[in-house]
Amino acid sequence: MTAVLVVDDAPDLLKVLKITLQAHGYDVTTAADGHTALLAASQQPFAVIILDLGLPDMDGTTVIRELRTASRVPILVLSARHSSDDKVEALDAGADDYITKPFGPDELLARLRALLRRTTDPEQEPVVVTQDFTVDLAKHRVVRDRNEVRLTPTEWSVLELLVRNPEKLLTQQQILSEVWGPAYAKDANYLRVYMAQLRRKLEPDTANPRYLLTVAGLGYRFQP
Amino acid sequence: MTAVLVVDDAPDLLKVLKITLQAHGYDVTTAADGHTALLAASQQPFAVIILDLGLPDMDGTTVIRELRTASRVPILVLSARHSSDDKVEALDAGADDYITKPFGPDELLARLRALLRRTTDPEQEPVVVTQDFTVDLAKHRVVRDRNEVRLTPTEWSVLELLVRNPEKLLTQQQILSEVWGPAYAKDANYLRVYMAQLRRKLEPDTANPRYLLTVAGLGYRFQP
DNA sequence: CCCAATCTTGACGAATCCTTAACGCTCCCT
DNA sequence: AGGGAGCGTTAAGGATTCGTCAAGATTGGG
Repeated sequence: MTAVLVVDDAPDLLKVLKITLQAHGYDVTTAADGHTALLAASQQPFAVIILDLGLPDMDGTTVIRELRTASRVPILVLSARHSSDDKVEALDAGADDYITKPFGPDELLARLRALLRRTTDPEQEPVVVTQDFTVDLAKHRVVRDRNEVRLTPTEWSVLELLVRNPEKLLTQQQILSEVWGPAYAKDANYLRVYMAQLRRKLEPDTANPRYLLTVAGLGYRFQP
Repeated sequence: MTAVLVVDDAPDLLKVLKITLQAHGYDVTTAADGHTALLAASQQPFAVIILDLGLPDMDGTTVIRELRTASRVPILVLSARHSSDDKVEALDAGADDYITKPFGPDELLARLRALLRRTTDPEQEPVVVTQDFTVDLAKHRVVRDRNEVRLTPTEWSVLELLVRNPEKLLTQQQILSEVWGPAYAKDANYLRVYMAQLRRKLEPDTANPRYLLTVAGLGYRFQP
């Protein structure tokens, strides 16, 4: 769950923000002043910090600078002040976005999404691990016994398709049309050749496949 | 110099934006409609795109989506429409920031800086060291055997891209469109020439590359 | 205007990959 | 038992892609 720190000295607004964000699946921590906020931020990493500039104990810009000395966490500023100077000051201090009150919850949520989209690692590509080898989709890499396994482009395409659909049966037609194009959906000989290559490179016992399984008469299946 | 694409159908505003941005050191390209903008974006990589939503030929959201299909370039939206729905739509389509008219140049510039700060690489580990050479991203320098290696601008661009994505496979298309612009994504001959240059300057054994590896049929990879 | 550095382009062997065909195996049906 | 169908394996060509070189085009500075 995405951890968010909300900093605001107005109890009512803080409560509204907390409920709204929680309703949209965020894990919300709150703080009512600058020192509490800095303490919380130092103890736990947040995906984003929503910061109201009108705090009782510290200047908002100072809070931003303090946060920035320790981390690059995205900061979304809320403020009642519309002047250009205030915005420039906050943004140049290290804020990522600046919303002026009053604002609708939809806009806040949309800006939050935009900010998280930009800052969250695009490392969503999963790494599939088995007892004998590892497939890293993002890096296009297969490692076995600490050594990299060299795969040809077509071998990779077939493996990728299987690995992206673990435990799921893929018919020969599906694999062929996905890898070679819809026109090749008949000639299953390609596929047998490449399954053999992959097994030779990945399976500990080629004769008794453990991961790249044949489903007789239908197709193949990857078993993690 | 930072390349910026400004898209606006109002000639006056376009002119003002261009002059303002150029005065602050940006390299400005302009477009007056959606199709021109998409064409420009496909031929040259920009650090950021400033997009007015009120275009004559295309819906603004459509332009954003089209841009997003091809790249993750930061998009800053200008709009006369203040409604929450418009903002949400643009932001969720893939925009990174949304400014409503009228806006001051200071705010635009500050938001631009904030966006670029977030977007440009953090340079957390600007020095990449291998057993044979050192690449200092911040200083634009490569050192080998205590001597500086002279790289041409294009050689540097290619090396930088590879080094910033260690271990990750970069396809020829990715490298070509990053370094030469999206329009050159087909002619892989450039790349082969430059990989050869880099290997000659960096690899201890040019015939058996240890750092700049070829992944046949797909692309290249930097192995630290 | 010329020079030097850089980029582009084409060509060529070399390396790699894809396709194809052949053959052995198992399973199942006749 | 025989034979056919589907799958696994292997190896050899032919096609594609890669590395390399060098010459022409382009750019930028003096």
